Formats: sequence, C-alpha cells, structure tokens
Amino acid sequence: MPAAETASSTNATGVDLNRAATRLAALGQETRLSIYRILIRAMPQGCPVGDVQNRLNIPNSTLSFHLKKLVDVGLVVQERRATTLICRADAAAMDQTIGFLARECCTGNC
Amino acid sequence: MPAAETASSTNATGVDLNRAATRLAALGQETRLSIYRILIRAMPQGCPVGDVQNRLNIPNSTLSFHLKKLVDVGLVVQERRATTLICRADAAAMDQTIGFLARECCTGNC
DNA sequence: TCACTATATCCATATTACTAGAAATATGGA
DNA sequence: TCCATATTTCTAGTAATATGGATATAGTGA
Repeated sequence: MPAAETASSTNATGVDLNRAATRLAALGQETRLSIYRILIRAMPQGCPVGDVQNRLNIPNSTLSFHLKKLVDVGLVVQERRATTLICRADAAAMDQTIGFLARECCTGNC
Repeated sequence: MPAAETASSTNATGVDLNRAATRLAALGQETRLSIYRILIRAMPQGCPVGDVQNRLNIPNSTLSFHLKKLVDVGLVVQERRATTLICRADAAAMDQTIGFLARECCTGNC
C-alpha cells in the first residue's frame, strides 16, 4: 500500500512538491507577480532594484520584502554591479515549476 | 507616461494579473497542490471528493476548505453524480495561467 | 418519512503574511 | 574619511490563512 500523498511526505516527490508549492506561493501575490513579470520582460539583461521600484511605486522596504521571497525560492537571481543590484528571472526555475504541474498528466485514476 | 504597474490597476492587464495571482496562490499550498495533482492525473474522468480524501488522509473539513479554494479560482470544476461530487481539473484555466507567466517574455527593458 | 452516505459549513485557535516608516548597511566617488 | 546613493533589516500593527472537531446539509434508496 503506497504512502498517502500528504504534503509532508519526505520522498523525492514530496521535496519537489514542496519546492513547487513554495514557488507558486511566491508568485501568487500581486506585487510579487508584478515584479516577476517585469523581470521576465527584462530578460536576459535583468533590471536594477531601483528601476523595479520606480515602475511599481511601492516603498523600498515593501519591494525588498517581496524581492527577497522571490530570491529565496530561486525564481530570481541577483548580481551586484557597483551600487546597484541587478535582478534577473531564472527561467530554468520557472520551467521546472511548470513542468511539475504538467508532468504525469492523466496517468492515474480514482 | 504609462501608469505604474501596481497590483491594483484596473485595466485589462490588472484583471489578468489578479486572476493569475489568485490561481497561483491557490496552487501555492502543499495540500492544495497535492489535490490538484491528483486531479490532473485523474483527467479526464475526474475523481470523487471522497477518493481524494482517502488518498491524502486529511479531515474532510480541511479538504473541503482547500477544494473550495481551487473551485473558487476556477482551477477545478465539480459535477454531482448522485451523492458523490466528481472533481475535475480545468486544463484551460491552467493554460491561461501559465500563458500569463510566459507571455511577453523579453519585450521590455530597464 | 427514515436512515445512510457524502460533503460542506461553523467555530475557535494558531500560524503566517503583508505593509511601511525608521534605522542600518553597503558601495563607490570626491 | 566623508558623502551620496542604493538597498536591506528592524519593528510593529493589521490582516489573511490553515487546521480540525463538531455540526449541519444534501442526495438516495428503503
């Protein structure tokens, strides 16, 4: 009898599940989704934090809070260039997440 | 000068943004992502609520809470068949959401 | 109508997330 | 070193979300 597919299972699928959920949750917030879209559109050069802030018109502390989440889950990477931080969307991370959703479609039954 | 891309903008993109964020947030929770994956794998026949519960081993109130969210955002549709409710993942809704993420890649700069 | 199964709602509680002002840190130039 | 700019961390208030037991509702067949 296979183990129940609980959210807390610790096998490989559980790890994938956790990572996918964490990333989807990161994108599931309007401000962060807005940030992410700006970075997607700015690929592959990336975009400085300050420019993102100017586009969104939000306090820097709020932006930093959300940006950190995107970086923490691996959807965004940052690179210092002098005093500015360039942010870039990590396309591979997104592909991985989308892949997790689409993979194994229609393979089980109830 | 274009309007700032705030989360609360009310143009078409803002509506799309809100819907995408809401759906991604719905999937960004391990239990709900588990539910959704079960339904993806059970396509196109779908899966009764009770079977989902047996697979996940969670209280029915908790399952109902999460299932409702997935239905509310349009990712899952339900169809009554006698006393059981058949749940089905709505592939079009998912495509729409993924499309929102991927669309207009690399078209802007900072 | 009654009983049975399937599912949802109500409620209380615990946890986590969002926001933004203020202060702190980091980097490079004068 | 001192300054200016860029960005983060701290902090606290507020709001939203998750969980699960108890209870209610809906549908079906006897």
